[in-house]
Amino acid sequence: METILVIDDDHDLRTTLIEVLEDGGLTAQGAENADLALTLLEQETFHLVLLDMVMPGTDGMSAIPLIRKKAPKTRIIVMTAFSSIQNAVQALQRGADDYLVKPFKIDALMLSVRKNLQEARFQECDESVDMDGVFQGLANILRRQILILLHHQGKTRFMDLVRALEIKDHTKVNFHLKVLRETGFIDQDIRKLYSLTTNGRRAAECLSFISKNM
Amino acid sequence: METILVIDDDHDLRTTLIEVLEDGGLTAQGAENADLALTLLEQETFHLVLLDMVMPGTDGMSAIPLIRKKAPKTRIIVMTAFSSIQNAVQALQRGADDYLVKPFKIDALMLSVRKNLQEARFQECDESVDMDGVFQGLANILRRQILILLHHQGKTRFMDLVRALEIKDHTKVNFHLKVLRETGFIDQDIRKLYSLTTNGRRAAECLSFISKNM
DNA sequence: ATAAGTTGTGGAAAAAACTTCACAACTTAT
DNA sequence: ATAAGTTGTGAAGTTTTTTCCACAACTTAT
Repeated sequence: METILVIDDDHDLRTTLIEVLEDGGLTAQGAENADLALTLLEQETFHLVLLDMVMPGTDGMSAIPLIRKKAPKTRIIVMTAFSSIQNAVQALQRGADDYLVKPFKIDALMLSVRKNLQEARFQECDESVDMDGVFQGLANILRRQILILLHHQGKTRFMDLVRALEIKDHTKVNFHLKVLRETGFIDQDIRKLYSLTTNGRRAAECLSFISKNM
Repeated sequence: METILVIDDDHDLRTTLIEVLEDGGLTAQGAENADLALTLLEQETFHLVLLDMVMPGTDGMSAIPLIRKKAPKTRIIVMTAFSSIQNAVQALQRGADDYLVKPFKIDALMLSVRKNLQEARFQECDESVDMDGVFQGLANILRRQILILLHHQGKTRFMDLVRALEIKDHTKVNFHLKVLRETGFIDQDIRKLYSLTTNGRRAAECLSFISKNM
């Protein structure tokens, strides 16, 4: 069940929003100011917050980074009547995920809510992707060299690889080739030539990304 | 010397912008459409692009993710005359870094350009870490989880980290924190709070890049 | 003041990763 | 046909990484 926190000082609007959300099959709770909201965020996990910009006390704009910090995975949708592009840009830069201009149609709200819940769910799966295999492949310097070599040269014979790497013991290379094969990064054709698989190519590109970025 | 790419189909505006930027001590080049721009981005490194939304062929909005993909470290500032909040939100969500509404004052442009170059420079900081250290840091699943957690949460206390990871033995976490400290990915402040270093932040970004691409 | 919780260190033991070596089947050049 | 080179396996041994445990200094709550 997905839970939503509505942060708005207007009691009527807050109640209406909660009703609408619950009609849509979601669980919703309200908070009338940012401080109360932050306390709630500490106590339970919300998948999404609807945040009013204009509030007494801590205003919505300042609240964004605070919410982001307390609940890094929670989606933040900002709502405001006094909107400007400046404002929207700033809100997104501070970590909001979406921006709704009041008055908005219920449909627009629900669309945004569903879209963001959907994306959040997607990102969750993403994190549980098994990167372990990838890293096992990339963790060794010799294996990285092999990947880069194959990326440059395409299909290569075993002994050519060994010589290019300037390794005396060919069985050592063999060991790492086996690891790479098990990881699914390289493949051997019928003529025994080694080359990168699709995943291997992607891995090589990750390597070049890392070397550019670190 | 910082180089900027101006992508706009309007010849006069393009030339004017390039002049203004060069008067400001920057190096600027123009491209009259997105495809040409992408080719240029392949050939050389730009620190920042100014991107018009409305263009024949590939429009600016579609160009944002393409540019982001080709040049992940390049700052993207979007310019448009036909602006709406919708539009601004979408642009930022697609990976733009800032949004200017035409007509804008030269000063506003230069301010945004300088601010973004400044931020980019900050992100660059110390170069040339060897990949082996990077991979030692990233090779272990628990260490990756720590990096991601710290990336989300910022400064975190030791036991909070342990609990978030749901590890029974706190000394195990301690061991990996030590490795991460030696790798230069994390740091501890005077109050014993752990947080990512600049390198650590970059490593975390590499992680998210890999999880997206593999 | 005492207990409970936090933040660590160091070392033994286990597990995983890596290297080295002995050997063998197979292909190609001479 | 025979030597030289290629491609590979498996096992033993080494090194590195990781876990687990005993313990302790320090801080914070009661």
